Amino acid sequence: MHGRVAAPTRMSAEARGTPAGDSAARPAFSEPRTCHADPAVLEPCESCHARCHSVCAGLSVEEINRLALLTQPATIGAGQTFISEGESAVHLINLNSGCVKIFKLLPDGRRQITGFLFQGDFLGIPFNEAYVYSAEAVTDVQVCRFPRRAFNALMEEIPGLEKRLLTRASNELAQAQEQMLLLGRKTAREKIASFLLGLSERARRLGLPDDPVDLPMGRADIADYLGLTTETVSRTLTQLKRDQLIRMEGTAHVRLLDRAELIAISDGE
Amino acid sequence: MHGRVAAPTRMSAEARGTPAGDSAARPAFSEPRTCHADPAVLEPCESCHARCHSVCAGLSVEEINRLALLTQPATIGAGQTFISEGESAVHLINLNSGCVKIFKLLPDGRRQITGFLFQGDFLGIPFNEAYVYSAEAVTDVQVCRFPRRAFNALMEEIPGLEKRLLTRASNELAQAQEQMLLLGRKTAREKIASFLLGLSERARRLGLPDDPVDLPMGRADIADYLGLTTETVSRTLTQLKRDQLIRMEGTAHVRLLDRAELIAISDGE
DNA sequence: CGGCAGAATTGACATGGATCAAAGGCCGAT
DNA sequence: ATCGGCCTTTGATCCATGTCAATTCTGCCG
Repeated sequence: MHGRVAAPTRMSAEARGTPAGDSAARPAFSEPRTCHADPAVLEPCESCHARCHSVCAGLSVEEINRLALLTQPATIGAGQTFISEGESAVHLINLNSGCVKIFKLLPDGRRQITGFLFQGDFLGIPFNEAYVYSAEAVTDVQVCRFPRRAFNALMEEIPGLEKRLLTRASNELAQAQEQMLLLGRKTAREKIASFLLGLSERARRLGLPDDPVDLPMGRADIADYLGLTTETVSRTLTQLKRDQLIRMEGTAHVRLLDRAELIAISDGE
Repeated sequence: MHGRVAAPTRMSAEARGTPAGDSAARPAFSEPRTCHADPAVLEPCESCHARCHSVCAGLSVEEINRLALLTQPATIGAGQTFISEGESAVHLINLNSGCVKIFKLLPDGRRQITGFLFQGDFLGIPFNEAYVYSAEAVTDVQVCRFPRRAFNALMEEIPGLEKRLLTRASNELAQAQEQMLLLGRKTAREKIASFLLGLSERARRLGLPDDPVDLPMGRADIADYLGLTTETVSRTLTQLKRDQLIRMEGTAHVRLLDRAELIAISDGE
C-alpha cells in the first residue's frame, strides 16, 4: 500500500535545508540558549524574528515579559521527531524558524502529514492532555517551549492571548477543510498545483520571496501531505514542467511560470 | 469525475428523516417562534434540549439571559441550503436538533462534505467575515441564530464563552486531522468502518442509542464525506454485511455486529 | 393496495494512481 | 575533483475505485 513510512516512528536521519551536521547524533532538544541568565539577552523575545507572526504579537511589553519568563528556547535538528502522538502534552511550542511537519500514522506505517509549519506557527493544543499528532523537524528549527499548565494559567490573565489562539484555531480549521476538499476530491494535478500555490502564498505572508517557491521537504513528505505517492508527485511535477507551467531550479525550488493557469488548475478549472 | 453534485449549489429538494412536507416551498428560515415576546416563553434556553452540549453550557443564568436576548430561534426544512460559502457571515448558528452537513464545492460540482453536525454543534467562525463552507439541513433542523457582531461583543464580557469556543475549535481541529488521515490514507473499507463507528460514538456522547447506528444522510452524502462514490459506499456496506460485521435494518439503520473487528478495520488493522 | 419516483444496489468495464523495478542525478564526504 | 548513498525520476504493470448502465428496493401517495 502507499504512504508507508519506513520505521513506524523514528527520525528519517539527516535531512535537507541546512548543513544539519551531526543532527542525527544529538538529542531532540539542544541545550537551551541562555535566556534570562545572560544579562545581555534579558529579552529574547525582543530579537525574535517570528514575533510579528506569532501568538505573541500584539501583547504589551509587560505581557511579553511574563511569557518570556516561561519560555525555554531550543534548537531541534532536522529529522528529529520531537512530539509523538498520544504522548502527554507537557509543552506548547512556538516555532521561530525552520520547517516542521505534523502527521498521524496508521499502525502499518501509512502516514498522513496534516500540515507543514513555519515561523510563527504554534504546536500543541492548550486544553488537550495529549498530543493528537506527531511532529518532526524538516529543517533545523528554533522553537520556544512553554509548559502547558503555566501557559494555560497565564491565558486567564492575558485575555488577548486566548483571543489570538481562537483566531488562529479558526484559521487552521478553515485551512483543514480546504485540505479535506483537496484530499477527497482533487486529482493529483490539482493537488500539486494547490500545494505549490499554497507554499508560495505562505512565503509571501511571511514576507519571504514567493516566486521561486522553496520546497524544504522531500517528495515523500509532499506525497504524504497530498495523499499520493512519491512517484505520482514526481510524475505530476514533470507533467507540469512539460506544460510550461513550472520550471524546477534544483530539486527544491520551483519557478511558477503561469500562476493564473496554476490557480485555474488548483480550483478544478 | 466522481463526487459531483447535480446543481452546483441549490437545495437537493426534499430529504429524509422527518415528514418534511412542503419544505422545498418554504423559505430557508421559518418565522422565528416567539421568544421574548411571548410571556410564557421568556426563557427559550430553559427548555433547550441541546443546551448541555452547546457553547451555552456552563454559563451563569445571567449570562444565559444575555445570550438569549440575542437569539433568534428558527426551523429549517430538510434539504434547505442555509449557509453558502463566501457569503458574508452575518449570523453564528447553534444547532438545537436535527442533522446538518457542511461542505465545500469545486466549480465543476465536485463536493466534499467536511462534517455532519448535530445538536449542540456550532456553525460559523466568530472572527471570519465570510463563511468558509456551505451548510444544508439533512433533516428538519432547529437552530438558534446569533448576530455575529453582537455575539463577538458579548464574548468580551463573558470570558467562559471564549474559552468554550476555543476548546470546541481545538476538538474540531483534532477531528479534522483525523479526517485528513482517513481521506488521504484509508481504503474504502476502512473509511466506512471509521464512519459507522464515528456516528455511533457521536450518538453515545449525545446520550442517544449508539447501536443501531442512525444514518440520517443518504449514500451520496456519505460518499462525499468519505471521498468515495455512492456505488463504492453501497458495495462496501454489502461487503461488510457479507462478512457478518454489520446488518442493515432498513437503509438508514446499521446494527454493528462486531464492534471490535470494525475498530480493527477502521484503524487499518 | 398498487403504482411511482427517487434512492440504493448490482453488474460490466475503464482508468488514475499505486506498486514494483530500474536508472539517473544531486550533494555532502573523502 | 571524485565517490557513494540517498533521493528523484522514469518505466511497466496492476488494481482499487470510478464510471456508465441497468435493475431492484423503499417509502409515499392516490
